[in-house]
Amino acid sequence: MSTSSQPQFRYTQTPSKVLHLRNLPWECAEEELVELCKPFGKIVNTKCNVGANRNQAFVEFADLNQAISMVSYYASSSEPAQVRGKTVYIQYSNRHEIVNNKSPGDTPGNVLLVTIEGVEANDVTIETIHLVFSAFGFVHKIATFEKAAGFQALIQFTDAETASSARNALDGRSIPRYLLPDHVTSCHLRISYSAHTDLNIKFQSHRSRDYTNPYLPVNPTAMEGLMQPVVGPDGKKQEPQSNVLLASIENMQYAVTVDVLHTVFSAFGTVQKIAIFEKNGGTQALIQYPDVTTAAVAKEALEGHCIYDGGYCKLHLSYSRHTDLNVKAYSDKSRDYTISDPSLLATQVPGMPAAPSVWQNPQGAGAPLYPATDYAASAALQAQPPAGQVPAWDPNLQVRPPYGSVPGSVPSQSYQASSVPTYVNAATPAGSSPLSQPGVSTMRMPHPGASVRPGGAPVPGQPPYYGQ
DNA sequence: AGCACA
Repeated sequence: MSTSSQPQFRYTQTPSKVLHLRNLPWECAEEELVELCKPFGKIVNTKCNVGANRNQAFVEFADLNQAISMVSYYASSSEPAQVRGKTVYIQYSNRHEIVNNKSPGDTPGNVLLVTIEGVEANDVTIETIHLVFSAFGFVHKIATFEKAAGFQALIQFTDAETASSARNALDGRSIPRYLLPDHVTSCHLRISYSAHTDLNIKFQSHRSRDYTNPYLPVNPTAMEGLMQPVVGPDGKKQEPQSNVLLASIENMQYAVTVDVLHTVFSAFGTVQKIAIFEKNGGTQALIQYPDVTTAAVAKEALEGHCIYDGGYCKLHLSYSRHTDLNVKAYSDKSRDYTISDPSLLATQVPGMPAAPSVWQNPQGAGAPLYPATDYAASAALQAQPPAGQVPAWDPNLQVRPPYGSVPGSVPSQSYQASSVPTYVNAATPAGSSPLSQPGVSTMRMPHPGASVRPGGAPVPGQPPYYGQ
């Protein structure tokens, strides 16, 4: 209760923290009200576009004295309060607080609910949505679904500010025509805020995407649109998933060794076992991971890519029917990284956990705020994607070489230290360096032999460098 | 130009 109840001119209105403003310009924005009022105090709430003409508004100050100061100022000012050059009349409201009648969709949050009007669900891909909304900041997650309202998407940003900027810019606008199929005539976005703060994306699919979690499988067919049969986790026509991948190696101009495969596939998780064999005149390999999820990530990331630059040793991956390979522990065609031969383990680095996975969760603090498309180029170790195809993997899928941190690399080191055979040497014959272009800044696997010393032994503790 | 609506 303030005693400074100076009755205003003409009317004896009870002062209120809430001011009533009228004669506002058409569709006066909250920002304009704030601009006008904030010199007098802290604004805690507003209500715009009130009245039949939508030209009135309410502004609530944090403190009664702030409202009083504003009314007093303009009561005696020679310059009237103005918005866009229009005189605004200000009085105390007859209420003492603004009731928040904002619908939930108007309550800012970091997740937007986007209704895409005038389209079928298949007309707008997640990539298109991602592209459009990424202009405003890092899009963490997208979930799309069809409701009575039409095709909708939940889009998760880092914070409400980013979401707000996207909403302000895109609400009522249309997705650019060139991003849409020809038959789409109009495509307006209706954007409100979702009450969600963190979407729970179960898998990467043509319907949903989590750009922060590289351990959800990416479905490249969804990336390419509708050309290929959809194989989503929801409507899978795919072969059953497995923790074991079957790799067919096409155009195998150079030896693909157990070690090369181990290096390539270890980027996605612990490789337990590898077996290489010939079938139908071609070379195939089985790669065993501890779990299906890891295998799925590796499969989706590596499918169609080449181990070596120039289209050599192109990988085609499918799920094996096997779940646990029975392979010789050490041979030039197989490897079992799970064996724990004490004589070998003795040479291991003490304290090396059985399955360290620190590198497996880089998406937290390390996630870039604004992932560039080019990021993919440095994100994965494999060859470039097929011509004309947008890199399909998650921008955050920053694969790291398993420099000593991947358990699978330990056996090979200890193996070498224990003076066992020259499997590296045998597998990567010296001189087989078709791609020996030292200066070339390729991100691909180095040619075979680049990772081994002339003598054939790998540099101890230093796995092949294949870019990062 | 004179008081909203969940």
